[in-house]
Amino acid sequence: MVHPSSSTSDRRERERGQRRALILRAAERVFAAAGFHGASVESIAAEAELATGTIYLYFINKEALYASVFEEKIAEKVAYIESEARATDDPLDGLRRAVRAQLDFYDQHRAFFEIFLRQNPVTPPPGQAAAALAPKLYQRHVELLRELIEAAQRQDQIRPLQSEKLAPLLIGMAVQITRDGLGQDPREPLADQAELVLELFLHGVAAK
Amino acid sequence: MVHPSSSTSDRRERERGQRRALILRAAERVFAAAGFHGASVESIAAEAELATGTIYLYFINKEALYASVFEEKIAEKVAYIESEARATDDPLDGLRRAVRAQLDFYDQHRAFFEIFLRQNPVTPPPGQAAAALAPKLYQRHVELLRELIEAAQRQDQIRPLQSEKLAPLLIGMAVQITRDGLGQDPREPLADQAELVLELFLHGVAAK
Amino acid sequence: MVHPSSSTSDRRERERGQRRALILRAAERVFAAAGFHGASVESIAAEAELATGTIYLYFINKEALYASVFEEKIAEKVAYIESEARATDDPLDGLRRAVRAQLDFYDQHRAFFEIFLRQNPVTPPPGQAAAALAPKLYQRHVELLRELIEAAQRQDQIRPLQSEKLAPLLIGMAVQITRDGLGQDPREPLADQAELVLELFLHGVAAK
Amino acid sequence: MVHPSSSTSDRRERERGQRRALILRAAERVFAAAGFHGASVESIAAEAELATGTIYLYFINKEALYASVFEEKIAEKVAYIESEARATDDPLDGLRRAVRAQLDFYDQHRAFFEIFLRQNPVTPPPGQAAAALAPKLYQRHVELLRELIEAAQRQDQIRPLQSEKLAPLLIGMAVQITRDGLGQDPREPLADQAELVLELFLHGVAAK
DNA sequence: TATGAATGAGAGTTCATTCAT
DNA sequence: CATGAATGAACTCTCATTCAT
Repeated sequence: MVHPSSSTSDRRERERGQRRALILRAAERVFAAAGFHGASVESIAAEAELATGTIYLYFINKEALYASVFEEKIAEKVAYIESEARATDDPLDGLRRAVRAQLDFYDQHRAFFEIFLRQNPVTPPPGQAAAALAPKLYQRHVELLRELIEAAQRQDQIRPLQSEKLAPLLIGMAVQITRDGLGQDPREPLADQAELVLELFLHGVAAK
Repeated sequence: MVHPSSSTSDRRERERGQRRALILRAAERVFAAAGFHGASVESIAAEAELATGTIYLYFINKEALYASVFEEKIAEKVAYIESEARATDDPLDGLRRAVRAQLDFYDQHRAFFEIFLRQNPVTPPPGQAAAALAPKLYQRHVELLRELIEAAQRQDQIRPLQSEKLAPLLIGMAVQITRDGLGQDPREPLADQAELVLELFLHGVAAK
Repeated sequence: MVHPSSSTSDRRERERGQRRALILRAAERVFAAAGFHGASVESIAAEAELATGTIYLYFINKEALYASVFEEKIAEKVAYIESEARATDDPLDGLRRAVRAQLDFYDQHRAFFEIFLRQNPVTPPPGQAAAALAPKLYQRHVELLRELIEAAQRQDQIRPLQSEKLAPLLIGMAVQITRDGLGQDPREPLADQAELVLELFLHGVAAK
Repeated sequence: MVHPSSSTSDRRERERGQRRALILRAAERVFAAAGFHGASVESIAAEAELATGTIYLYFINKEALYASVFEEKIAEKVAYIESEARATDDPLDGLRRAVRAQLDFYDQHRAFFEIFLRQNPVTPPPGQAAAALAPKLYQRHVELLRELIEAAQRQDQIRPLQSEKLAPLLIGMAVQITRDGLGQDPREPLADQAELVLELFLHGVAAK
């Protein structure tokens, strides 16, 4: 106990973080069910079993809360993809795992992506605070794939095409698979289609 | 001129159609700038230089107007892609033209797709009237590509993979290109990337 | 044909009156079904198979139309009561017939009185044009009964109480019977209760 | 003081009740002056010196507020009549007091009855929530008079006529007195006419 | 005279945000 | 810090009335 006073503020800070997380989880559920405008701050507070005003102690306004929900989820997604892709040394296998992880994450967070794919990144004042972090995370996703592609290129496994153009195409295919699977119920695991995506990406569909 | 009496109602109908189109164009601009909830009916009316109430003579409510903006634009897009793709007998060339037309249409209607790519197909009461036609048009787009793919398969130009899986992947790549190009200003024509998309689609990126 | 030109305007005037009556009848139906505010001018025009604007060629505004519907109906009611009451020389019989006629008229125009008893004489700007004629007609009703009461008083059939106080009481009893019978379906003829009303009015309910 | 913790919620509840009553009184004034449709929620809020939205914290919508104004007033009326009538053991005196109380209550709440007698029980969506309690309260009024009449009948003070028919007639006479006195200004107390009503009710107007 | 499309003021209601407790 | 009642701006939609045809 060198700094007894700081241990108190540590606890304070920890509790604050927990409450913030509590609100984020509640908000995610409510936004997923009702969309940005359909979700009232009051209903989010109720879902979190807090008073309406309390939300504003943790987020300056509704839009910031929405943005935070988004960012945390997308950060989680990118982190998941990254960890999966880094689990191998083979760049092509890394790409395969990255695509599979992307589809898998969609599968695991289906309710959330029902909003994500409808409102990207946020409906209201476009180009506002909400859009701040999300593009950066997308960039990280792109960068990860680029690295893998370039590693494969260095090993002559992939042709010397512009990696910054290829990465989005790979992402776009996975996103479209998700979008198609969106309203469908019951559904097969999207991740199953990762192999097809990679096959196409690597070898194309043309007959030899 | 056989039925001069009908010429009056003909004119009426034509004028009604023109007015409707006028409102749709105004609504497109305002929705593109502000999104569904950010656009007030009053602002749309002002943009169309009409009174607020007039909007309701042509569309039962704001959501129906929004849906109409969407549907007309997407119908136009699919029709454009279809006409471009049908302009050749070679299925592979058809696919190339389809992708190029998709990107080109995005280029030509950039303001609109600022909404489209954010809200797909519609933000508000989810699963309402708005979502009615759009999925059908997407299906038509998919069907068109499937036909071309299957024609190429019959000519042994494309391997016997499931065409209903391949078509969305092709669309998804083009969409992602568009999404990436969204906020960027100034921009190069998206259509320029059609060749890369098709190269990837047909031959993949793997070194031989 | 001394004034051929006037015969033309006669026809004009007659046609104008017919159309006015057509509108009044349509308005009565619609007002009875929906009340003053629930009835739109457009719906009245539709009921009359006319264009909306045409209504305004015959009535300066909706309220005036409503007032006319009212006045005509109440004038008809008073005229009917008067004619029934005058059909006898015996003042007590006249009173009995007046009460019966009042109830009978309610019976015959049930739909109309569903509004009348709810909105008396008109909801909106109270004490406006609408209220103009109706009180005068009520006064005529009161006067009629007063005359009969006073005639009976002159014949020593009714005690020398203030006739201007008695007449409303008689009317009030009949109105209350109507109000009670309002929502009831099916219903016995209200007129059947005229005898009870008069028995009470003349002899009271006290045991002798 | 036994449960200090409950005293907080007690106060809350009390304050809520006071606020509700404040709104009801304001609404009564505004509705009385302008009728249901003429009164805007905004004007009622202004009269209560509250914000518009506050009204909706206490009443789900305008119609519910209107219905509450009605019901509370009529409940008060019937309670008043009942308490007055029960203050004596003599059934005939009870009837006299009931009639007097009815007229007296009209006198005391004149502004309110300007609406009541125009719109009975409620103008708007007819047969909605608004009409729920009022008829029941009217029934209680009728029942009270019936009891008194039947008590008098058992004492041979009133002839064996159907009490359920007589009670409305008594009420109807008092209502008509009120209606006549409605627009008149200045006015004598309506209650003064209670004696005449009862004299007529008991003994009729016929000369012996 | 008749039409009915257009007008635009106005109303009820919601809800993000604030702040006294 | 937490509360939740209060706020009031803003929105969608209606409809009485007008007027060019």
